Amino acid sequence: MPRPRSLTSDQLATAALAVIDRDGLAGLSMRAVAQEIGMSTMGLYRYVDDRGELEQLVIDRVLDTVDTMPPDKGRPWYERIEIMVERLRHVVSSHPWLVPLIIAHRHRSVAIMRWSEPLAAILAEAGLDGRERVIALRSLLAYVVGAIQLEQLGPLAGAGTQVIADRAELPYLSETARHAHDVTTDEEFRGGLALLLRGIGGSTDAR
Amino acid sequence: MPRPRSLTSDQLATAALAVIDRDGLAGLSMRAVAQEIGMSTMGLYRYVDDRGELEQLVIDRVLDTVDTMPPDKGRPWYERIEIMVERLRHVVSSHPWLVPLIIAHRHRSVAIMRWSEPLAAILAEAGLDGRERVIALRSLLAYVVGAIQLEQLGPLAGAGTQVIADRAELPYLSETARHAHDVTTDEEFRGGLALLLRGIGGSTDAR
DNA sequence: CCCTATAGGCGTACGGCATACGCTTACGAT
DNA sequence: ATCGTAAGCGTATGCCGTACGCCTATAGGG
Repeated sequence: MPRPRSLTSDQLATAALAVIDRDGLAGLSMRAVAQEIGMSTMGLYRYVDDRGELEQLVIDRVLDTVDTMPPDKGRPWYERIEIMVERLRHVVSSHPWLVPLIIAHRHRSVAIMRWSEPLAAILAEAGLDGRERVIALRSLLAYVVGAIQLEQLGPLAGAGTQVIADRAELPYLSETARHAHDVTTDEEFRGGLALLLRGIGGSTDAR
Repeated sequence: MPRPRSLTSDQLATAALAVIDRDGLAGLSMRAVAQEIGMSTMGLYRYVDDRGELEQLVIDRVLDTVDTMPPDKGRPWYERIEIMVERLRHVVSSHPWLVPLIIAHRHRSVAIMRWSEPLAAILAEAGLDGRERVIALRSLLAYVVGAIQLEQLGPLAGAGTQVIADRAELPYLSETARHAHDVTTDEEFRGGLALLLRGIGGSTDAR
């Protein structure tokens, strides 16, 4: 019988995401989001307990757009894992500002679990036992999380790499850096993933 | 001829680190650090341009304690890489609060470059060409960065994993989670690293 | 059609933050 | 003894999240 809500959680998340995409993570504040949807600052607190909950809303909203359909079973297991991983990377990379937010709230996100489910299934099919599966799954997650951040923070082809290339007192590192411009962002990401998958494959093929 | 400074940068970094270790990252503020060293807040600005520079000071101070001596050349290349990686993990894990800080400022740290130098050398010795070396180095960095965060944020043996294990609608994932308590933090980290190293080894051995 | 209980939405205020600016003061060189 | 320089500090500004209390729109019951 009381007054009905005039907003959905989704509208709230959308507004907050709009603020982030426009002004960056530093621009995200309760005041900014309130202004975005034309409500008073304190009005938001009828929908969320605190800023953290608003952030959680945003990352759930984004991660929910990741396709969690198991890939075609005709493909080999490692290709299927690559497909799953690329789907996540694609969604996250389209909102670079909120990478730190996703990292911080990842473990409370149901969406990331739904994404992990087919991954666990594929690893099981590949013949990994329970313990191997735990380790493989966590390493994949670790690699994805780390690689996305590296990519976001300092692209391999960027200025930072050039600085390294010019450091004479670090001969091996700078020599390596000089090869970096040959490697695109996609090649880097897929290359590293391929290394990890080859390692995981060793657990099954070598038996 | 003017009045001399009464503080070194190192004292400043030490004070800030003490604040973080005591009160967490949230407790780090210019006011708190000023109080820690018995100076006024604005006095700090004679030493750093802004808060970010203070943070950089702290992480450099910590990362400088990582041993960058190349490991004994008698050991196989993959063991030497593991030694280098474990050294970094050990230092970072002893200051868990500042993991996010290290992530954010990592690319501006000279210490991390000095740590990468022997890594690049070992990979070269292992027979990887320039392009392979770029990818291997970046994947190792990605894995380390990601794994340390995962470890810090939600230990495999923790409550979060139990929650997953109880989710009936995610059969494969929860079945996998039920094996997690068998895997210690060290086993998890080394296991994932071993997978990656095996993949890297495939670039050289298989030739 | 009106009444009323309920929850929605808002304004104000507080304590904390980083930091710009300008003053005072200690000090080394002369 | 004096003086130029930079050290260190006090104040003030404009952000931030959010606690608290008020007013009011609304749906259901009469």
